[in-house]
Amino acid sequence: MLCKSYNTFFQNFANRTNLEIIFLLQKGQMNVSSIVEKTGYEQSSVSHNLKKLIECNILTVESKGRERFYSLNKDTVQPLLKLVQKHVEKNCRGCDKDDS
Amino acid sequence: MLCKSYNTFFQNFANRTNLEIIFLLQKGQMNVSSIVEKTGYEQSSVSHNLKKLIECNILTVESKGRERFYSLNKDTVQPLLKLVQKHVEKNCRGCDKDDS
DNA sequence: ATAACATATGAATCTTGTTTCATATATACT
DNA sequence: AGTATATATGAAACAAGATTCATATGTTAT
Repeated sequence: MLCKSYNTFFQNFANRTNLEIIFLLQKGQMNVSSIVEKTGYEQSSVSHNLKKLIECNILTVESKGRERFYSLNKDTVQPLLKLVQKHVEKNCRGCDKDDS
Repeated sequence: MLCKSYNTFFQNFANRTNLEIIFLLQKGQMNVSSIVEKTGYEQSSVSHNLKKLIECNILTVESKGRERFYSLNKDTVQPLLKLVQKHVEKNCRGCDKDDS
């Protein structure tokens, strides 16, 4: 049933840090420093999270010199987010009042 | 950005118990006792998890006498799982060897 | 009214995931 | 070679979510 793969996959989206990174990368590829700067999270934390996202093929990396540029696997992520957005807009209005 | 709603939504899929329940309900609606029996989880645990799935509109309930029948919100869940399945098959072969 | 069955729920416990801290590696620059 | 910059990583500390236990609620049957 590959239940664990599903689990691992979804876990990467069930995490605020990762979600912010993913939303950020929708605008285009970005290196670690920029992600750190834009999100305000610790560099170390960002790297740890990026690693998991890579392991799951939700992101891809490309090295340029000493920098590493991360981008979305748009095949998967884009349609997925669109689906969830539709669901959230329809079903979760006011569910989470204390949102950012 | 509704980040928290996304988070909450995905969290319901990032959980083995919930995933099993969801996969089970793909076959059709089912009452709590049957879910408990088929999955082997505690009744209490199942109920707690069902509650969260309901709050997120991933499932719907219908009461018949003292039983409660749960079914999938197929609008959302079916296409979502299809997408993830495609991703998992393509990208996660062998990722999770110790799977069920 | 009482007993039996189906499900739900609060609080405590247990588990798992995430962040932090310290440090390592890798590339570029002087 | 030595220093600075960019990113990664292991282990400990911390936080958040899941399960369990005990019990409550709600429905049907006798």
